[in-house]
Amino acid sequence: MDRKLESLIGRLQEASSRADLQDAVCLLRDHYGVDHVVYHSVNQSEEPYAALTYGPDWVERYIEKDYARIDPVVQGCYQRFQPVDWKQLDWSSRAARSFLGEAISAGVGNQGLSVPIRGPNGQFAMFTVSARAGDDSWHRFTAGHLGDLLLIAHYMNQKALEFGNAPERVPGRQLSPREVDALSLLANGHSRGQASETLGISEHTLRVYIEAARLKLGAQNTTHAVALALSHGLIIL
Amino acid sequence: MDRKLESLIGRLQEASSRADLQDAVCLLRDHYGVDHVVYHSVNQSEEPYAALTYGPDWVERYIEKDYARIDPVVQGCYQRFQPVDWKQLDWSSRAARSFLGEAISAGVGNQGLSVPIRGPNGQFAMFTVSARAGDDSWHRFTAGHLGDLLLIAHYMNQKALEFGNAPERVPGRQLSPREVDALSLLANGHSRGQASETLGISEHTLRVYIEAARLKLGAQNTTHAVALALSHGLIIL
DNA sequence: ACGGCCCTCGCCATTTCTGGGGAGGGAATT
DNA sequence: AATTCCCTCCCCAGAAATGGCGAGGGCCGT
Repeated sequence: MDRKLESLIGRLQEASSRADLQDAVCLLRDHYGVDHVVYHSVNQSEEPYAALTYGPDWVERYIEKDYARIDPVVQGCYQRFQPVDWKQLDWSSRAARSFLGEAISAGVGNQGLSVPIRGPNGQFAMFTVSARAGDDSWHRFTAGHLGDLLLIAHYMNQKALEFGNAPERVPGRQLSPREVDALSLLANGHSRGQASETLGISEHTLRVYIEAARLKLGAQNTTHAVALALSHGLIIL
Repeated sequence: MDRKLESLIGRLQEASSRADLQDAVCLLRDHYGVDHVVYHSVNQSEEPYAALTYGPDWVERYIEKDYARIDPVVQGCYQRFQPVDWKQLDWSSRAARSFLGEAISAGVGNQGLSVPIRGPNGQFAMFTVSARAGDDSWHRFTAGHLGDLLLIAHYMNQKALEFGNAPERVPGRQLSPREVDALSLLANGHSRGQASETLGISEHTLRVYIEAARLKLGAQNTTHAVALALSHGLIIL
């Protein structure tokens, strides 16, 4: 069992293209005896990428209908750190219910476990396994393989980051301390006047920092600069 | 070996207070025979939290000097997804070198491995093991226990999130689709004019969305609203 | 020692955002 | 069936942010 996990992860680490990741999800599906395995990544300013075992019909419909907006699984993963069992989620709204019904009839399992993954620069991904199963057997399955799934999710994401043209290292130099201060205060709701007062400097000086940060980040305006800094992890709320 | 890992993780999962996490790092240190084990978390609008085996002198000095700003380990973890071996980092600057020297004489090992962890709402943490060792033996150690360390880091962070008064679920109702559109475009650098054009609505209507989102999020201004939405995972860049 | 980046300050004109009014139709929840 | 929320539109005036110019002292790495 453990030996098997090692070999699966080994395969993942040797993957050299996105096609290999596609193979990986199929292997994983067969190994764990589930119906579907899905890896889905959202990278800032990059095409979303997915390796999955769902049929193309469901995928197209999902995209066309922009189901990510109402999919409780996606919503849940955005807000949590731990893996999410689909049953724990809030399916009470009408939209969620009809979505679930459609998903199940499209071949998605009634049970599922999704593990959220976060990377630098605001990268976000989900790794999901889904199956048709009763509550008990599914619970036994997830409890038994949670650690495995976490590791697999990690390595899968690592490879996806590698193959995406995501620059391993961020582009330019970083922000200066003052620039960080300035953006942090703005991100926390201070106006320029308040921020300059807080820092004990003139409002103009503050503007210079914001402008410098804006240029470094390649941002169009202050709000954009704050957003970039946040998702690059350069500042924290 | 694997049995031992399970018991360690089991202990972690049973932890019921931060004191237990402090015990956990000591147990881990002893188990793996390293010099230090450190968990350090930065949560939005919350006191940073750490469980560590460093002596208090070094910790105080680190905080006092604000070494996080120049510590290449911290910088590196902010920008990477994979665990970072300290040797891979850039220690060329004068500040980094003197910092390293001071750290080593304070009892921090010359070798170290830090795994970055990211949670929702911009949460960030690092899990670090450090030891005095030669390159070879250290490399053997990290290669052999990487998977363990990833899992431990994950569970450690999960517990830390639990004990921090971080609300597992964000408050208030969520944003409407249009509000999400609006904030997303602003976060991506569009001005109000551009955003309204992109959405094919009047600029005033866009303003209504922004205003509504601002109120829902309890934000002071647009930039603040975008920052909150981003770090709550309501929008993505 | 030099260049480069960081910190600090000032003034002016233009664009953009903010805050306050009011109004109607539609969809969903209760 | 009623209520609540969502989407859409309009006007106006004051507040705030932006863009561009210039300038000096300090610290750090080559």
